[in-house]
Amino acid sequence: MYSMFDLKLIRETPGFFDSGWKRRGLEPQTPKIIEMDEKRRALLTEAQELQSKRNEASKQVGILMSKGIVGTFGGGSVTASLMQEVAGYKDRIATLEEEEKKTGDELNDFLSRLPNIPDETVPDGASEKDNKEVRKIGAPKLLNSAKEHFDIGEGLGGMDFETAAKMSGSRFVLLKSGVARLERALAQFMLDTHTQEHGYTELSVPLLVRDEALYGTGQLPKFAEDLFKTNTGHWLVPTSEVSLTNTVMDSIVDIGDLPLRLTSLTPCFRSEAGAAGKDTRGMIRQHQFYKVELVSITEAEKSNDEHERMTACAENILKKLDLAYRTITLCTGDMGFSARKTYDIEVWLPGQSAYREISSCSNCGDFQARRMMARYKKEGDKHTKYVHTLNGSGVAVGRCLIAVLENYQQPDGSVLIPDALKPYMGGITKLEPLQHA
RNA sequence: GGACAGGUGGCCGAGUGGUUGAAGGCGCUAGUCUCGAAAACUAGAAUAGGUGCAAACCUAUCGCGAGUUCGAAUCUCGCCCUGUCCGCCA
Repeated sequence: MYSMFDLKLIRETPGFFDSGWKRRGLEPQTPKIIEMDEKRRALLTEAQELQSKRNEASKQVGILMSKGIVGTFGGGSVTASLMQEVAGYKDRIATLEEEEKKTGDELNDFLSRLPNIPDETVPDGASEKDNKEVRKIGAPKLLNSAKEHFDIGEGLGGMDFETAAKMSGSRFVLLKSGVARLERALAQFMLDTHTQEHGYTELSVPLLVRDEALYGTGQLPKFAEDLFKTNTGHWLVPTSEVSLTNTVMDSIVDIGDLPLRLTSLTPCFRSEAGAAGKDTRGMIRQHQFYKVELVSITEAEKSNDEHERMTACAENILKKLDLAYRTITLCTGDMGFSARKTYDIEVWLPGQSAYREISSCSNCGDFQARRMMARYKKEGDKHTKYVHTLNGSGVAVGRCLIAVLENYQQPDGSVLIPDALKPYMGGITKLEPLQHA
C-alpha cells in the first residue's frame, strides 16, 4: 500500500520528483504529499504505541490465565485490572486507526493520479511538435494521385463503413473478402514473427478485466472515460498491454524467468471520448481494432536495453513489409501517464502524404509494477525489488492494414500483396477492384 | 444460477480463542565436511510500515471488509476468488 511512488525517496529528494512532474507541466506535488504522509505517520506512531501497551497487557492476561489465576471482574484481582486497562485503550486505538486509514486513503488516491517521472533522456516539450526523430528508415513512396485507404478499400469491395454504422454507429468498420483476409494475414504474420524470431511467448488473454487490472497499468483511476464498461462491472481492455502486464500482478517472479516476453493478438476497445471530429473518415481511429501487443517484464537494470530491443522488434515488422517509417522519442508533454520513456513508430501513408503512428513502445520502469505489486528477488539480496514493465504495439493491425493498402496500391485500383504476407494469403497475390458497369 | 468444499509464508502444508509470525517439508542463504560438487549436518532467513546514527525495538499482515472478545489465523456476518457436482451454454 502507498507504494505507487517511493515515499521514503520523496521525503529525501522531493526536488527530483517535483522537477520530473514539472517537465510534464505539473505544479510541485511533494509539499502536499509530504504533509499527508507526515500526518499519517504521526497517527500511525501514536496508534502503534497504544497497541503495544495493549498487547503487553493482553499477553500478561494470557500468562496469568494459563496458570489458572482467573480474575473475576470487579474483584480487584490482578487479572481483572489488566483486562480493564486493555479495554481502556480500545476506543482511542480505534479512532486513531480510522484517521490513519482515512489519511492513507487520501494520500493513496492523490498519488494514484500522478504520472510517471520522465526519464532524463526524454526531451522536454509541451506537445507533439517537440518530439525528436531518432531515425528514418526507407524512402517514403510518392505516388501520383495516391488514394487514401478508405477509397482503396471501398474500391476493392472490402471495406464497408455504412453497414457497420447501421449496427454499431460511427468509428466501426466491416471488412470483407480479400481485405478481411489481409487483416488476418497481417496479424498472423506479426505473431509468427514475434514468437519465432523475437522470442516472445504467445498468450491468449481475457479482454474483460476488473478495476484492479486497469489500476495496475495506470488507465484507472484517471482515464475511466476512455474505456468501455460492461453491466457486470468489467471493463473492455483498451489494449492487451493490460492483460499481458497484469499476468505478474501480486507476484514475486523467479529471477530465472526474467525477462518475460509476452505477445498477444487481441481486439482493443476505446471510447475515443475527446477525439470527436478527429480522423472521422476511414479506419485510422476506431472504437474497436486489432493489435498485436508486446510486453516485457525485466529486472530493473535491464529495462533500458529491453526498450531498445522491443522497439527494434516492432520496427522489424515494418521492415519485413517494406514500409517506410520513422521512429521518434516522445517529449515529456506527449508521453502517456505510465511511461518513463516512449518511442513512437510512424509509418508512411502515401494517401495522406504523412507519417502516422502505428506503434508506441514504452518503458514504464517500476511505475506499473508498484501499482500491481509485481516484484522479483535477486539471489543474495535481502529485499524484493519491483520489476520493470515495458509495452509496445507490434504493431497495430488496423493501421498496418491501412499502410499496406496505401503503399501497395496500383494505378488500376488493385493492391499487391507484400512478399512477407504471401504465405498467409492462400495463393492470393493481388486484391482486384470491383468491376463497375 | 443451485448445492457443497476451500482460500495460511517464495511454494506445499499443519494449526482452530491466549507468551503463534505462525509446526513440518521443499526451495533459498551461510557454515561444517570435500580436491571440488552432491549428500549429510549446523545455523540463518517472511512481507510491509514506523522509531532510531546504529544495534535494535515496535506495529500490522493467515483472501478482503466489518463485528464479537481483555485477547482472533482460530468465533459471527458480508463480499471476492478458487475447486467439485448439478442446471444452462459456445
